[in-house]
Amino acid sequence: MKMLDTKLLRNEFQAVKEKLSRRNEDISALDQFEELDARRRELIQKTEELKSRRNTVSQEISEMKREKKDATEVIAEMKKVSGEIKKLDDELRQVDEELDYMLLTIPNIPHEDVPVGEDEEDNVEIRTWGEKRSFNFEEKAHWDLLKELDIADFDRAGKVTGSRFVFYKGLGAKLERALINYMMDLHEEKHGYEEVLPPYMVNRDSMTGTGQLPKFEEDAFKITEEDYFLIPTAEVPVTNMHRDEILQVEELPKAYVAYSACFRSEAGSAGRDTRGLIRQHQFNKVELVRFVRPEESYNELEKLTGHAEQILQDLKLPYRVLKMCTGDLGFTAAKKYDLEVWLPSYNEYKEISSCSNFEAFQARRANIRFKRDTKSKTEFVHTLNGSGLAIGRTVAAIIENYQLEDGSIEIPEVLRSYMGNRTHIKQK
RNA sequence: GGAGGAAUACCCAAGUCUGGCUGAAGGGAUUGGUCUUGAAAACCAACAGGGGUGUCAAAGCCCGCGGGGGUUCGAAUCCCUCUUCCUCCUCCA
Repeated sequence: MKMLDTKLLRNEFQAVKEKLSRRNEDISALDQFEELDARRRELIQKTEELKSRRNTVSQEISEMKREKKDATEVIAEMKKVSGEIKKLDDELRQVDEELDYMLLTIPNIPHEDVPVGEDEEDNVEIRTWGEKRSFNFEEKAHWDLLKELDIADFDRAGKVTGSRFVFYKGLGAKLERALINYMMDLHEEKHGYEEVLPPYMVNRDSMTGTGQLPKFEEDAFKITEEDYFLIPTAEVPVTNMHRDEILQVEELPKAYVAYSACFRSEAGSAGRDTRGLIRQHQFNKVELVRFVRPEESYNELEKLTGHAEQILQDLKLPYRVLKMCTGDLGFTAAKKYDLEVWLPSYNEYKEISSCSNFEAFQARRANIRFKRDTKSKTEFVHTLNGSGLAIGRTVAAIIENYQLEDGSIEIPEVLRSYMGNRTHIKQK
């Protein structure tokens, strides 16, 4: 399991390092690469030479035995050779481990098109859609509306579990479910995605494959006895479905849409977005995942982003699209767009979807490949994913943007058939 | 959770007891060909994939019989361990 292309790193070390340094991340570990790589190759050459000798001599011993000749002398010599091989192999294993770990902690190389920047301040707005609604009354935040309408209960969730959990109730629960169904249906029926309902727990290899591990273990909820992790996003199980597989080229692009609950411990986020649905330890999300040919992946990213945007347009929620800068790309993405929905209570746009092209970063870690035809070499696929969308934040956006003066909520038209043909959520 | 059984190449499958001309038989599928107007059938031929190393490229070499260790001069074969699947019991939605 390796993150960066070792050949690329070997041949263009300085160039790769320069690109990585555009990120707002520590990549000093990379400096060990050249030394470890050289040591590794030296050890490989030595052991392979000895192994080759062992193979031929073993064959000779076999023949001598068959001819009833005495082989004790050769055997004694081979015993020494085998000992030497063992020693070198142990050393090689150690170097390999060190190298692998180092490579797993180095982030993806940003694409040329990604603006260089420090942090979220330097992200670039690509486009906006829809008009922010102007209220002729004092608009309320979604957490107040949820409470007044009695369709979500944060207090009891605190009692039953802890902070940052929620009970949806009544039409709130139904709205959440309506959104899930509506989004799944749209992507499955109109955008050509295959529907998947994944496991909510995954093993360590899967978390490493998509890049959550080894660096971000503290952000995940973990089942200690099994070494399983609660998924932070359906991206993890769905991308890893094809771990260690060689896909047929005709299957590409392969597109999945998955609903799942998502679990994030978000160490270090205490104090941010403490009220409402915006930042929960458990939330629902519909996720889009695509496996594509490398030469298509940037077109595919635009397509994927469009699929997510379609939901916001159907719901008539104003949003904007940001191109993330190198400092705000995240560990795994080569390029990423964020969709931000307008939230009146924040008086700001707030992230509701992230659409990323990982290029071969995840594919290399998870060993997901394809063949162009029966004779050609295997190549790594490119993987992409995007939220389509985060459900809780969509509920918050609907509640706030569709609130009426009397405190009731108009239900967006596309959802009504999923809501028992209701048009409003009103106080009881 | 308990008791058994299994995992060999794209698929099926021999080999494992008794370690060494098995660097893996055989069949099917696939690909190419002969025949045919075309196809099917039959026949002939090819078929270990994948990785590493090496190199301008290659040849060569190394690894490889579910994963990881070990024993041995030598492991598909013996030992340990993990995983997955099957049968039965137990439990359960």
